[in-house]
Amino acid sequence: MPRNALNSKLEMHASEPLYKQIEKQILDCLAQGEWKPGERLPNESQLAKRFGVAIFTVRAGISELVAANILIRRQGKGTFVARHDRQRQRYQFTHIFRNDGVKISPERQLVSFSRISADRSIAEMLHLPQNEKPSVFRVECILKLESRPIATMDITVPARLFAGLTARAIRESAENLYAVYQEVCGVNVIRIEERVYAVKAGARVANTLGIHAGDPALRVDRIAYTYNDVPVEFRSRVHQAFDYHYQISEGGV
Amino acid sequence: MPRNALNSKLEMHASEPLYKQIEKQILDCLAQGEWKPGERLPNESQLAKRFGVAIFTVRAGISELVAANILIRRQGKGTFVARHDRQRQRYQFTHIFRNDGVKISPERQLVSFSRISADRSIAEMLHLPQNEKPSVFRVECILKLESRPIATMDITVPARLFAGLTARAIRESAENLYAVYQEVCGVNVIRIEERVYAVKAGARVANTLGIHAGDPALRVDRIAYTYNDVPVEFRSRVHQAFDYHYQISEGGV
DNA sequence: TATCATTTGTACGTATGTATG
DNA sequence: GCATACATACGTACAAATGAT
Repeated sequence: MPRNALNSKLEMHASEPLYKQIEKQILDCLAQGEWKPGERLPNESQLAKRFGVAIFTVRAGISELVAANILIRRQGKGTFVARHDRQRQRYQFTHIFRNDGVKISPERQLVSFSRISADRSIAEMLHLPQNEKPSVFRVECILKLESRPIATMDITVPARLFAGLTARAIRESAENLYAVYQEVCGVNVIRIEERVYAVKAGARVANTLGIHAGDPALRVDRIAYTYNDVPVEFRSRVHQAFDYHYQISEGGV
Repeated sequence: MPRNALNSKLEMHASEPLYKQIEKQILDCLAQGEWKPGERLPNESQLAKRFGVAIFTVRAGISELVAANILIRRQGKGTFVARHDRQRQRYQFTHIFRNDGVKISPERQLVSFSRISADRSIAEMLHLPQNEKPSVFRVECILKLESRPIATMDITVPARLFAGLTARAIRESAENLYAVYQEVCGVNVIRIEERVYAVKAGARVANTLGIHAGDPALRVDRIAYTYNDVPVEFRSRVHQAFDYHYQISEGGV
């Protein structure tokens, strides 16, 4: 019996190895919402049967998605779609630390929520059609730690993908915004690109952060992507730079 | 025949899985210099025989080290100890980009090289004994792009570990400094931690970089580690922040 | 408390594909 | 063409965690 009797998409001697094809198929299922965040996937032998391959091959494909924090395996329980809530801190993309080395989890205070037309640079970053003035949600926040403002955060998301996003939904959740995107809009952020600039604080930001205009500040611009490298969010944060810094670790076992 | 007849260190029913033990053993061999950067390891079946386990188990251990960029596998050739030279860009830890999005590879101009006593904060960062005024090498450089200075870089390394490091060795190599550390001193950097600060450029740095004192600048402090999380280098760079930024990507397939 | 079915984790053996020299 | 070495793939067995019985 041909191994892939049940699934015509698989190519046995394709340029790509089977397990990579399985990985892509699972990604497709995720992108199409067949398995939603927090849900359990069919077990490995079921998936193997469904895709017409050996368990080994399914495991290899899943392993890559686990390494990418898209799936989570739990022995004795199953394989799950990763969630963005604060408990499982896998999706805490933030790299801002207090200067004493402690990672911070600031609170979010919503300042404004509006629906506007994207300007050209935003439309370009979010891959929106540039001719028809695409509609976006604009979210302005202040990040606070112990009720002291430490950063401003301006967010832009395409309205088409974020149907159902409201000021109320943002205000009422204490979670990571990406958890809100998952819950409310079904949007899964799986990758970010971040650029960090040293800037002079402008008058408005300086006033908000309780520093002087012209003081150095860290501007952190981020584009967040969902499956298939589709950009879904642009956010720009400006951090008070006297007590906080940006920190990463790279390499190692 | 007991599987681990040839190696008494392995524990069959230890808390740690076999492949993790193999990984540690390989790391030990690397730390002790049995296999040097660029060299080929024994092939998988030889390693399996040596450690008294199946090939599968050796592969699992090696895979973790490959993921950490410590080993490199090349089909048909073998498994090699990763090198830090510029060709294989795996060990380009730098995250500085030009504002148009192009990653930069600046040239290094040596300004001074000296042997001094570490002050307390350096001794602490590099885990040096604090009572006996440990000796360190101090390296001051300017990073240039198309012969225009874009950053200053001050480096401190413990003299004990970096025997053989000279101004000449640094000046004569066009490679990454970490390649020099490997070649000249046998020190392998496998992990870094980096902190990014927004600061005002001081007079001296501003003068070097061709900007004004007080202009915003990116200070990037890094501690580099070798095997077993031993810190081996502290470096502090100050980057001109008008044309350059710090950039990372995280997550994704 | 103890047992049992389910599910992933680890480990082994084997076969074949593919890149390299 | 050939030997070597890693890459992929399959089948199997048992361990360990989990949750329900």
